[in-house]
Amino acid sequence: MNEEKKHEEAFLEVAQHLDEETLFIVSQTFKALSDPTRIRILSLLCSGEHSVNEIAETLNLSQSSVSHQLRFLKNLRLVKYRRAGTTLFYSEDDNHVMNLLKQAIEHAVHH
Amino acid sequence: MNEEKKHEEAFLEVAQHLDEETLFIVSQTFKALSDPTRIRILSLLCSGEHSVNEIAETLNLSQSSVSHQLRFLKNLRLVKYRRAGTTLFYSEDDNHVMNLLKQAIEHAVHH
DNA sequence: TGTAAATATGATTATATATTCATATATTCA
DNA sequence: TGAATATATGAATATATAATCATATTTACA
Repeated sequence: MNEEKKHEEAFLEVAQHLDEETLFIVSQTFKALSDPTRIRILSLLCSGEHSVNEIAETLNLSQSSVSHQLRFLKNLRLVKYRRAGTTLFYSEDDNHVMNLLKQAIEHAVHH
Repeated sequence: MNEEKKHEEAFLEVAQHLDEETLFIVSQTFKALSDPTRIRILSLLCSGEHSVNEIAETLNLSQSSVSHQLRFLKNLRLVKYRRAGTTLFYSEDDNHVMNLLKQAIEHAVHH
């Protein structure tokens, strides 16, 4: 049996016995990416850090809405921030999840 | 400028001007993967085709619930089926999305 | 044709979620 | 300390969603 086959079987073993915790993590991760507003925010953060107001203005969203969504993304550790005076600059904090998003966008655009 | 840099810039260009349709497709795709029941169903289908009743029994779900979720997945063309008498055998129909799911599961399991 | 088996469907309900509005908090600086 | 700016928060509301229940539909076959 070659390496790829072994890897495939190992995955199936895992996939068919998904424990509660894994199921929760995976579903939460995808839930974070299932809302158009959050997708737009994360996509914007692909280009580097941005303040809350910058995000709101750039994407034409209310300050409150952006702040709520950033809290959501922060809780899942998908974004982080640094403070500069009264301004908070948010940026990506999870390469793996950002890769999932990038893949989905590229796939959607090219089809 | 090397090829990777070009690719990165091209992505940023796209990500910052996500049109309504792309945004809709991407969010719908992730929404499909954001529910524990659907994740379990899709994971089971990784191991090959299964009838509605097989899925319901294996995952300890009601027939109706499974049928409803399969319709959801079918509408997004993530699954397909073949008929054999009164039995419908469902199977995966979107390698790209299944890959996103596999990546997320593997990442969650190994962390 | 009539019955059984497998699946689909529609209505209902309970829960989750995104946004808005008003207001609170935190930081800077005069 | 007090005003100004940036951001966070909580309550309320409207909408979306998953599961359930009862029933309809489809197919096979005696």
